[in-house]
Amino acid sequence: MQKCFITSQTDALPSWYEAFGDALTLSCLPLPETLSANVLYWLDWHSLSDEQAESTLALLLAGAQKVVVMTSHPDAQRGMQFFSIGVRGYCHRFAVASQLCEVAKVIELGGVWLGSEAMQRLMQGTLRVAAAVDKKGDAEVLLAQLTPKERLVALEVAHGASNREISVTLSVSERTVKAHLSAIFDKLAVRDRVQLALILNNIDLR
Amino acid sequence: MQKCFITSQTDALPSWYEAFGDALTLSCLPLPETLSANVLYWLDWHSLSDEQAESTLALLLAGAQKVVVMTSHPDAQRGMQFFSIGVRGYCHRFAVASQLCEVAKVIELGGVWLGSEAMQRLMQGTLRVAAAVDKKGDAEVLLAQLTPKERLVALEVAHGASNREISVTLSVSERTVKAHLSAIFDKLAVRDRVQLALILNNIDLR
DNA sequence: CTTTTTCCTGCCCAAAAGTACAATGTAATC
DNA sequence: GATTACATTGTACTTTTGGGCAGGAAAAAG
Repeated sequence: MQKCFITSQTDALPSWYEAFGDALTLSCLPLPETLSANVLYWLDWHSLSDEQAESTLALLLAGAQKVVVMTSHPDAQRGMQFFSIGVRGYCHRFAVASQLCEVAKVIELGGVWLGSEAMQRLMQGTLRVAAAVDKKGDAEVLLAQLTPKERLVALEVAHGASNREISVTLSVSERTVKAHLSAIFDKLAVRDRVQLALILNNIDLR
Repeated sequence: MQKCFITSQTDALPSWYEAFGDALTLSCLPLPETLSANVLYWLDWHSLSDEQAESTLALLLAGAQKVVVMTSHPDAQRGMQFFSIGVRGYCHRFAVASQLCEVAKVIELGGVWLGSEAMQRLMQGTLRVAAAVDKKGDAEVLLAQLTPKERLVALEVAHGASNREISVTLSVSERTVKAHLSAIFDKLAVRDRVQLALILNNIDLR
């Protein structure tokens, strides 16, 4: 698979040339009209303006090209965005030649290159998602302690509804809403509707 | 790098043998005491009981071995858990030989194998995280519209504090807290402290 | 068929929350 | 020095909230 290095600096990245010295460099944007297939593009992000870099990347991905984004300051969050739009690899501008070769091989084999740091952060994100799901379970537990009508009232409060609004949507008197709320406060051991709304949304109280 | 296939079925996975026919198979658990380094273990998850599989995996990872988990029904969520504990690859039991070879190569090169499906799901999770972060950003934007003292008051409310409590923690009169709150309600276009607490915690109102 | 739970509502009251109008002081900006 | 933004507090008022006491009705459980 051919390699193509996209940068605005002519003297950039010796390690890249060490890895793929025989490959071509595109230092003049915009890209040529016709993109050849089976080429792995390496985009030297910070050598370009953000607008240039973004439009170039969009063009490449629109052409179903394989792209590795190289940046001076790899940022896991940014990296994840890149992967989500189809970028195959995200690595440091100054990665050593041997590592660049490995990245290329992995991608040629149909894989995706994740640096160890990116992978770690990705995992942290995943774990955060899992934790969020777990906490959602906590809210279910809370709601399970309530009677059906109490649950309805609680859910309304959890979205910021006032007693009057709840009484309208549930077609009961405001006094009834208050009665349900008092029961809810007791059962869930909270002081007022604010705390109720927060715990139902898995937010810790102070 | 040597391959080692861990399964309880003797006749399992012809494609695996096609890919790594010369490699060894462990069909009798538990694992031998001494784990040789530089071996890539392929764990045939569903051929074992969950307990067996889990303890075997834990043993391998404790020995800092490289492990690929193979399963009949790849599940992105489960896969993420595997990666988070150090598994290098997660793929389908019936993947074709050529793909298995690719997985092996990627891992040998220090990468991690993510199937396309797993990658997609991972991205969805990431996007959810990103969305959460963005929303957190929204909260930051909201807070940015406030003066320093208003911010303090708002944050207290966001954790369920009452006016009296806030007046104590901030060492101001209750009247001042109310004044700040009125200003906050105006600026952030909410009706009362409940809605304020919710939007500051990135929860949609009804 | 009782008993219990849940649900509904009224009147009243107290506390909390929220608002209007007014005033003072301080710091920064112009 | 004047203006502006911010912070502070007061009095007084209205609204909302939370709850005590009391009384029903309906449904589920025993």
